[in-house]
Amino acid sequence: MPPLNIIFMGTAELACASLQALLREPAFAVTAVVTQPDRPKGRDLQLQPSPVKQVALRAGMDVLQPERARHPEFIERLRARQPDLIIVAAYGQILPPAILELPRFGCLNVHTSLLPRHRGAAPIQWAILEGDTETGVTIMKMDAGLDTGDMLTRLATPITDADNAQTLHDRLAELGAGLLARTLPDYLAGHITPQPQPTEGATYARKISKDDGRLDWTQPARSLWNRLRAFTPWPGAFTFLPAEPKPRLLKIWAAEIVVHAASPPGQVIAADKGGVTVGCGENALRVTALQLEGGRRLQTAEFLAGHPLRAGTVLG
RNA sequence: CGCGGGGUGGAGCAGCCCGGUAGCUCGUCAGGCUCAUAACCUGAAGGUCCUAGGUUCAAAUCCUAGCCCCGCAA
Repeated sequence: MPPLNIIFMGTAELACASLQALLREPAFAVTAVVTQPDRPKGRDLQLQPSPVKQVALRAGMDVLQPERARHPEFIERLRARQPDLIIVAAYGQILPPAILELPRFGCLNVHTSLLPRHRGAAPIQWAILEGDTETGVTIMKMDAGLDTGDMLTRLATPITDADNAQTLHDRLAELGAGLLARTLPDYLAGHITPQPQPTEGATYARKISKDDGRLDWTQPARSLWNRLRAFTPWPGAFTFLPAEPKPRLLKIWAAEIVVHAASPPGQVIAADKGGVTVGCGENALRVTALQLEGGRRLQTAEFLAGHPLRAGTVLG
C-alpha cells in the first residue's frame, strides 16, 4: 500500500512543528505545502516567505501560494494532486466546502485551544487574556463553520504564572504536533469516532489588534497582568508616559501583581531598582521590564538610570 | 527609495537647535560608617563622543557620505 498522499496547509510558526512531525512519519507522503503568499516584512518591507514555506523549501517540497484558496482555479490544482488527506494548521484563510470535501479522509485541523472554547484566530492570546487556568490543543475534522468541526482528540496543558503568549505558543505547537502524529493512524484506521463539539461553552477568540494592547489602569492589576502576558511578545502591551511636546509610547514587557491599597489608576506609587509600581483599579502592578519608544527593552533599574521617573507621575 | 527614533567611560541617559573645560544616574575599585541592607558617606579609575571626509581659529555640536541598532508597519 503506497504511503498516504497528504497536503499540508499552514503559514505561521505554530504550524511548523506539525509539518515537521508529518515529515518524520514514513507512512505519510506530504506531497505539497500550501501557504500564504510572501508578505512584506522587516524594516525594508521586503517580501518574506512564511515560516512554513521556509521549512518546506528546506525539505525540498512543492509549495503552493494561492492569493485566495477558494479560487476555483486553485481548487482544481489541488484536486489534480489527488490528496487523500489535508492537514491544516494556522493557515490564515477560510477554506470553502469544495476543498473540505475534496480528500477522501477530509481536512483535519490542529487548533490551539480546548474546543469549543476559543474558536477563531487568536485562541492562545484569549486563553491568557481571560485568565484561563488551562488550555490545550484539539485535532478536529473541519466543516464549513469556523472551528466548529467534530473533534477527534484533545490534549490539555495548564497555563502557569510564568506563561506568556510566546511560551504557551511554543508549548502548544509541540503538543499539537505530537497529538497530530498520534491521532492520524487511529483516525485513518477508523478507530476514532469524531465527537460533535458541545454547544455549551463555545466562545470566539477574535483576532487581536495592536490597540488591544493598551493598558487601562482602571482595571484590576490581575486583568492588566493577564493582558500583558497575552500580548507578549506581540504586539506588546503599552501605555503612555507624559512628556513634551507629546506623550511617549511606553511598552510594558514584564510585571508582577502587588497587593496594594487603592491609589489613583496609572499613578506611579514607587520607582526604584525593584520596579515601577503603578496604581490599578484593584491592587497594583510592579513593572520590571519596559521600553520607551525608539529605545531598547530595558530592566527597570537600567531604565531609571537614564529616565527620571518620579512617584506621582500618571501613566496612561 | 514605506514612516520615525538612536549610536557620548562597563549599563542607561543629558549635552547638539544657539560650535569654545566631557556632565548625570547606576555599576566597578579603594576607604569609612552601620546589628544590618539593591542602605549611606568619602575618594578613585575608566571616554577614538560609530566611521570617513568637509566647514571653522576651534566640532560631541554644523554639512556630506557610509556602517550599525531600535520602534512603527507585517
